[in-house]
Amino acid sequence: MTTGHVPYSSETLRAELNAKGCRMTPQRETILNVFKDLPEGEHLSAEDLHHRLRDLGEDISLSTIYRTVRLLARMGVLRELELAEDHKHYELNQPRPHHHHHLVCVKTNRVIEFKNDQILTISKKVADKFGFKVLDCELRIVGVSPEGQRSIF
Amino acid sequence: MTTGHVPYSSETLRAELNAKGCRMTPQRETILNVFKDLPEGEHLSAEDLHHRLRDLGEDISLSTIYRTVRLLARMGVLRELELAEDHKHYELNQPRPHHHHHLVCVKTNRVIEFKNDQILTISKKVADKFGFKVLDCELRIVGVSPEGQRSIF
DNA sequence: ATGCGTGCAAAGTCTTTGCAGCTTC
DNA sequence: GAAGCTGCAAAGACTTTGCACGCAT
Repeated sequence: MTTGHVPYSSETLRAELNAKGCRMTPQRETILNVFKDLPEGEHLSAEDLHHRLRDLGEDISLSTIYRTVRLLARMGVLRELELAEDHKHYELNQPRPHHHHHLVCVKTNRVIEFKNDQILTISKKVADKFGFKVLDCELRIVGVSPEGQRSIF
Repeated sequence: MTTGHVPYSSETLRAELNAKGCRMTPQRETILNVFKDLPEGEHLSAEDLHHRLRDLGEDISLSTIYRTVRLLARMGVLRELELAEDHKHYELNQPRPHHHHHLVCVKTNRVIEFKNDQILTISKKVADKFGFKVLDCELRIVGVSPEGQRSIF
C-alpha cells in the first residue's frame, strides 16, 4: 500500500497513542493507511472501510473498526461527518487548506463539497473565545437541489 | 398551550401540507406547538419530544413522532441537528437572525451555541452557485473544551 | 509481565415499516 | 369515498460491549 503525501506518519500516530497509554497495532496502522490513500473528498462509513479492507486482503473485525475510527476521531486524526444518511462517515482530518464543507439536498441526498477559508477563521475565533482547541469544523448547508425542487416529496 | 411569537401558524402548516397532498392532523399540530414553545436554543430528540408530550397529557406514538419530525424537517419547518450524541435533535427552523451554530467538545460532549451572521451569508452564496434553495445551515465546530483538555480520554 | 487490543457473538439503541382501522379533504 | 395518518408490534440498521486470548510495551 502506498502511503500518500500527508505528513502524518504511523510513527506520529504511535507516539500520540503511547502518550495516552494506548498502543500502535497492525490494525490501526492499516486503517490509517487506508485513509491516507483516500482521494480528497471521499469519506468512508465503518461498513465501507470494512469492505475496502477485505478487498485489500486485510481481515479486521467490524468491532475493531468501530473502536478505531472512534478513537482516531477523538484524537483529531479523523474527521467525523454526518451527512444526510443515517450513519457516520470518516475521512482524514486535513490541515487548513484542504478543509471542505458540505451542501446537502434533503430530497435527493446529493452531497456537494466546497471549500471556504473564512469558515476556519471564524471557527478559530469562536473556539478561542471559549477556550476550546479546534479539531475540526464543518459548515453543513441543507437545502433543496435543482432536481429536488421538481419533486413533490 | 401558548403558541409563542413565531410567525408560523398551524394554518400555514396546513396549507403547506395540503399543497403536497398531505393533511393536517391533531398530532402534527400538537408537535408543531411544542416546538413553537421551546425556548431558543433548546432542541429535542424524538424521545425527548415523546416525554414532553406525555407530560402535557398528549399520547402520541413514537412512530408518529419519528414520521412527523422527518416530514417537518424535509419541509424546512424543523431543523435537524446532529450533535455529539448518537441521535438527532430537532428545533424550529428560525429565520435568519435567530440562527445559531454549535461548538462541541469531543471529550465531554459539552455543546455551546453561538451566533454568527456571516455564516448565513456564506451559505446563501454557496447554495446559489449550485442552484440550491437553502433550508438550513449549521457551522459545527468540534474540539476539546478546557475541561476536556485535562483528561486523558 | 502487565494490561491494552482484538475478534466473536450477543445485546443495545435509535429508527423504520406492515397492517388494520380511523380521519381528513 | 379515497387517500392519508395513526398506533401497535415487529423488524431493521448501525453501533457497542463482555469476555477470553493474544500482542505491544
